[in-house]
Amino acid sequence: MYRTHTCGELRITDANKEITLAGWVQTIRKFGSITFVDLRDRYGITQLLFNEKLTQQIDKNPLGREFVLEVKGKVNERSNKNPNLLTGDIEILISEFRVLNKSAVPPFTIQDDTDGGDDIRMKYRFLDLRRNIVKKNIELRYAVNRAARNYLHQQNFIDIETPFLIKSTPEGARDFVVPSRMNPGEFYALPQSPQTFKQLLMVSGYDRYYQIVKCFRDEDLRADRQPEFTQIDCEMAFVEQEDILQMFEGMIKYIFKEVKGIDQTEKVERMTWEHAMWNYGNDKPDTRFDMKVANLKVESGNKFEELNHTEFAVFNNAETIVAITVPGCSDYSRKQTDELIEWVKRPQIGMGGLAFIKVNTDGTLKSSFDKFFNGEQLKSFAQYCKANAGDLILILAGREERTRKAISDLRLYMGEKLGLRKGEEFKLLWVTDFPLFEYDEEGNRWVARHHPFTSPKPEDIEVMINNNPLIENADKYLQHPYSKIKANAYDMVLNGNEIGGGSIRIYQRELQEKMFAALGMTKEEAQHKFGFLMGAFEYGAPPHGGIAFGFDRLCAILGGSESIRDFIAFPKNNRGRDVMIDAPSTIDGKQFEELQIRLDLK
RNA sequence: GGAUCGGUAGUUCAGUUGGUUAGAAUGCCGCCCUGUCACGGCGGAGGUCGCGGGUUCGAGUCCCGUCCGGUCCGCCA
Repeated sequence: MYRTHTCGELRITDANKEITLAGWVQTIRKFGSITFVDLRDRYGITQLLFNEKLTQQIDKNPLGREFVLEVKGKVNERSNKNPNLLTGDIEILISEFRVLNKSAVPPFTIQDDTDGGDDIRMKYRFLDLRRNIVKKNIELRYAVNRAARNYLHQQNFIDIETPFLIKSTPEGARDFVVPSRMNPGEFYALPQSPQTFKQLLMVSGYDRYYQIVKCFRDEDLRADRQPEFTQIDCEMAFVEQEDILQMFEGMIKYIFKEVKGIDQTEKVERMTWEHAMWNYGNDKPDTRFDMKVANLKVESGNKFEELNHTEFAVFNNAETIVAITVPGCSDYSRKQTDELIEWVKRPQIGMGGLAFIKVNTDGTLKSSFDKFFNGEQLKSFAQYCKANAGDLILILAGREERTRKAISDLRLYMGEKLGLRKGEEFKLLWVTDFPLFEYDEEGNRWVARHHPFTSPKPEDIEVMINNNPLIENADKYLQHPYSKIKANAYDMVLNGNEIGGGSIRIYQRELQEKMFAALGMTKEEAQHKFGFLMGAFEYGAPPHGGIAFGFDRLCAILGGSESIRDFIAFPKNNRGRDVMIDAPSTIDGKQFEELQIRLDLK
């Protein structure tokens, strides 16, 4: 037995006990003839005291950082206690010790405030994981996992594993593919989600399924996006949208309570997709702060209700004019407003400029376009924007999609600037009634916004069936009946992040066929790709629906971090590489031979 | 596919208008130290300035290319 206790558990009440500890050397502090060593393991740090004789022994065979030590000794009350350490009231008077293993000098310090940068920490991730801060994240991840399982188990869900080697269906994201040796020339794909399998499980009668499962998408990465990521994937039979919303609102609240000790008692706010786009310019608004978008002008034929404020159509031909009212910023200097103008002109935002009105504290108005407007007009402008004295109105104009995204980004930017996006505040939101289709300009066709198994709102089914998906004029796609069709789809949003999304599915073969047809698939294609699912629908498929939560992202938000990499034990970098094991890599000639594959690199 | 920031000691960074022997902190090594816990004191070692080319009397510094890393846009049903 290497140890009787861990490095985090001994207290003053254990004084005089003879114990054995094992762990890693955190620091060595030598004082002539005595030596202090901080010994670390997963559970904490305990100070060891080496007497004169043992210190001489150390002098002969020096210890170093990260050496693995087994020590025997007596728990001793300290004369100088350390209140910063849970074990700070005691130390171990060492009687004998054994070096279980040496360590090379680590390339960075194993401390909370390490001197190592991201790059080197990822290369030596196994050392990085020893750091308290990283360990806390990994432990938080496990706590979230456990809470989700507990809740779902209590609700009668069962965890069923689904295959990783499946069929490629080039819809949506790019698949990772795996060559099949036994079927030369053929490939498996790794699942982007267990979508079709969980639906088949519903047909099989497993009416409450879940899985905390890896999914794979071969797309470009971000700080919050990995090529392999984990979802809490759930599906239920005999449910309507309302049942799902309540069930998983319950799950998230349970996770908050178990993991963060936060009781979210009030009902989660809900808004439709249209409402979110109209008021926040975004389908996943951060509702921790208000600063709603004022819609000053929207071209007819838009997705939203008509607005009769044509007098605000100052920017001539702009398709859309929107504004936000930033509280208490009317005293912004020329330099500060210029800065905002530069900010919206960056290529990532891509606006031509930014207009503003300062609603001064003395009631006067000062705008960047005074020469085109009289005082009365500005006043009505400010009134429409619900601006109070001291506020700053920021106005963007341009094409609908870009402008709406820009005002949303600007809103978040100003919210951040004003400290309205508080880290310790958690605001949940359901966004419902997403459009069923999205127009893909490149492919000149409709694509499923969520996925092709999502059911249309009952009142829109006729519209889908009775209209040809064909679009003659790409610019006019907003006028096509399909752009008005709403889906039984919903997202859960937390502080402006989409943490989960799902839908009530199609469960009838006829409707599913119509759906594939609407997406421009021929009958044969649909049969080839998804015949197995439609075939299953013919054998008594129950009404069903589900949801999937982005597990990594949920953990990151609960842990107060922007980057999900901190919450994954062995993450990949933004080029999809694992720099520790150096993957991906080439394979040897024999493997190519077995697979009957020849490289033809361009 | 595109934009942008970065690459200098083991590590994190500084390095002026292009100008002498490229610095700091931390880590590492040695000596001193019996109450430290970010220990302290003294001393020391440690550099292909990512790589290739160019401009120049002279390049860490300027230019071109390239590789690597970060962030973002496109993309992510």
